[in-house]
Parts: sequence; structure tokens; C-alpha cells
Amino acid sequence: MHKIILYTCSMANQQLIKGSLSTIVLHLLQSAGEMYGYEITQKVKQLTSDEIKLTEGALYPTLHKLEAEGTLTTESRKVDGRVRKYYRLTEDGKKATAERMEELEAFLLNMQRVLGLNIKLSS
Amino acid sequence: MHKIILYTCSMANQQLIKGSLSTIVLHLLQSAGEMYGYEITQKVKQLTSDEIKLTEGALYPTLHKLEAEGTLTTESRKVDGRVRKYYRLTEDGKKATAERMEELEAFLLNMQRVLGLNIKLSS
DNA sequence: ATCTTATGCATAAGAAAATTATGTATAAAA
DNA sequence: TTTTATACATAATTTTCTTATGCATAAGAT
Repeated sequence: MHKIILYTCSMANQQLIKGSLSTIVLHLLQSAGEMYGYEITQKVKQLTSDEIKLTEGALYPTLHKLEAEGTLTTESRKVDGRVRKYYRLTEDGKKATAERMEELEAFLLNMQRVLGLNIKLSS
Repeated sequence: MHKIILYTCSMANQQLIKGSLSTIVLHLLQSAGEMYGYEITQKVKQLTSDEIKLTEGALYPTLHKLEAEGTLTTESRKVDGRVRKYYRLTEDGKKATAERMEELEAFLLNMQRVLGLNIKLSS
């Protein structure tokens, strides 16, 4: 009768991701070649030990926007009776991803300066 | 007649700051003891070589919210004919700041994992 | 057999947080 | 005396995320 849902997350951590979601998506696609939406959510979940959870309500609109911009292309395939929509970087998308990553590194460097943290980036 | 405005900024870098603005503000206040709004904008500008610009439209509502939450207290003083509103952490605010910093470090660690960056934090 | 969970997509309503554009006011510099 | 710098504030809009919901199939549990 009662459905008990446990929210075990790292909370406010979540809001820090604002603004970097698309960069994360682009980077994952660059690494993997192609991925489908659900796969992306699971990958992030796995990489962060459940600490960062991409919600579908945030992910799918982001993917659609990137596709509309010409950054991504899609291809739907039926696997095990279910349709998966695979995303892949376009040539423009590869350039965009490189730019985004540089921006992110610059941002992390600025965070270092502002917060007095000692962050060392390598690769 | 013509006013030429040069936008030299690092653009998208800007949107990465979303979500971490209040953490930045809290950290700066913790370091300095007290600061007024304009001073915060100039400090961030200086620390990041003009790369991150806190707009007043973002900063002031954030300060007001933190004050309403009991995280900050204010004191207005007239200096050189102009009123400055100094902000300072409350006791609760000091705890909140420590928590926020931990969250930020956890976030940076997660970014490392997701993006495959090698970030080393020290202090 | 049937109910739940996992997989997989999508969108709509609402909230949160930023940008952009104003507005007021004083002091200093051009 | 006009512009720039200092110093506060808010309103309208946009962006972006959360929450809620919907549909559908497969697999596992009861």
C-alpha cells in the first residue's frame, strides 16, 4: 500500500552541475563514439557512484537542442524489442566539444583562483 | 555619437558558474570577514583576470536571499559620501559555508571522474 | 498469471537562477 | 559638464533544471 521512496542523494551537489550538463554529454559522446540517452544517464550514475543523477527531463531536452543546433546526429535502432536513439557528434560537434572542454578547464582554473583551491589539471 | 562596446569575454565560461555563485560569495566572505556587494564583483573580476564577471542582477538577489535565510547579516555604512552595505557570515553561515565547500569539492571530483580529468585538490 | 522493476523514449508544468535592462544616487575624472 | 567609477536595487525575460506524467516493451519476482 505504502510506497516508500528513499532519496539518498548528495543534494546541493546536484545544482552545481547546472551549466555543465551539455559539456558532460558532449565529452561522453566523444569518448564513446555513440551513445543513447538512457545509456548516458547510467554512465554518469556509474562514474559518480550514484552521486550525480541526470534526470531525463534535463537530458532529453539537452540532447534535442544539441541535435537542432547541428552538434549531434541521431540514428534509431531496435535492440531487444526496444527502440534506442543513438547520438553521435557531427564534425561541427567535435569542434564544439573541444571548445567546451577548454572553457571548462578555464572555468576550473578560475574556480581555483577565486576559491583559493589548488587544482592541477592533467589531460 | 556611436558608442562602441567591446565584449571580450570568455562567454560560455560564464554559464558554467551557474549554481556555484553563492558558494563563491560565501567563500569570499569567509576569507575577508566582511565585504560589500560592489567589492565582491571587483574581487571576482580581479581574481579571474576579467574572465568571470558577476553581474549585479545575479549578485544582489543572491545576497538578499542568503540574508533572508540567516546565512548573512548586513551593516550599512557611509564611506566617502556613499552608502556601502557590508555583508558578514553568521554562525550558521560559517557552517553552511563549510558544507558548501565540501559539496563543491565533491562536485569537482565527480567532474574529474565523468570527464576523465585528473584534478588534484589540496586545501 | 500478474505485478514490479528495468529499460527506453518524450513532454509539460513549475521553480530556480541567471541575463539584460533599467533606475536612483554620489564622487571623481576628463 | 559630461563621462566614468562607485554603490545600491529591482523588474522583465530567458535559460535551464526539477518534478510529474505519459507511453511502451522486456525481464524478473510473487
